[in-house]
Amino acid sequence: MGLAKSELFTDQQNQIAVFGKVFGHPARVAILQHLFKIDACVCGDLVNELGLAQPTISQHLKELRNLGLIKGDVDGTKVCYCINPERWTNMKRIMTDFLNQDFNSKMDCC
Amino acid sequence: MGLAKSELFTDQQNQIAVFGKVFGHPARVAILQHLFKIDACVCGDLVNELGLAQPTISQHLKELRNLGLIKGDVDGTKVCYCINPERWTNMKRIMTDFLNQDFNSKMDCC
DNA sequence: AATATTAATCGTAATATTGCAATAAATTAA
DNA sequence: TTAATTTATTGCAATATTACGATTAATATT
Repeated sequence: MGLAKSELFTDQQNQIAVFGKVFGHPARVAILQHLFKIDACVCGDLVNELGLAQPTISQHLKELRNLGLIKGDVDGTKVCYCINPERWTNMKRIMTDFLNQDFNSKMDCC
Repeated sequence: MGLAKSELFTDQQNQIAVFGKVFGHPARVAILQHLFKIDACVCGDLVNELGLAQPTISQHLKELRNLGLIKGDVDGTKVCYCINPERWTNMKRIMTDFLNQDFNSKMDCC
């Protein structure tokens, strides 16, 4: 029905899914990579970086901000965005734990 | 329009988004964790593990298989699923490169 | 105050995703 | 062959996501 039955799963599983979802659009990946690349706050020029309209970028930024992965501070008529290091580290630990699960040779049984 | 404009982004960004998307549902996360946990192929009993209907699980398995993260081999009337180690390692490198981007103190400028 | 600049929000259309009942397909067992 | 078992597919309804034009809100500039 278009709605994930999140009550069936653990908090950890739901958390991983929420992070997965936010990385599940290339525009949000590009925004995050850009923030890392300039290694500072970007004030304003995010719309020119990507080929999407201003309301679309604004919406993607909102999702990243809702998850806490970026911070946005008002600076006059502009808003300065940057990575939230604490939250990024926190997210990275959760995702890395999931990605680093180990398998052994028995996996090849079929 | 519900359709991501993937032509605007790099192959790497689109690849990350595709992996993000597949991890963006807790059922798929749970399936993968179960396959790691039992550390072998699971033949049949995936539907009983999760609280979702058989066609729903089948659909999630198909998406994981389409991305190559799991393998499914027919064994009589059952199908045995397991992690595809090569593809998992490949995916892990791509995602880890993305997650391990580094930030410095300037990030806190705002 | 009037205008310009910038970002957020609203409204809407197009498409995607999720979930499952019903059914089909494939193999096994009797 | 017939029935049972298991998984995949189809079709559909409900909801979510993506994108953007139009508008609003907020500050800055003149």
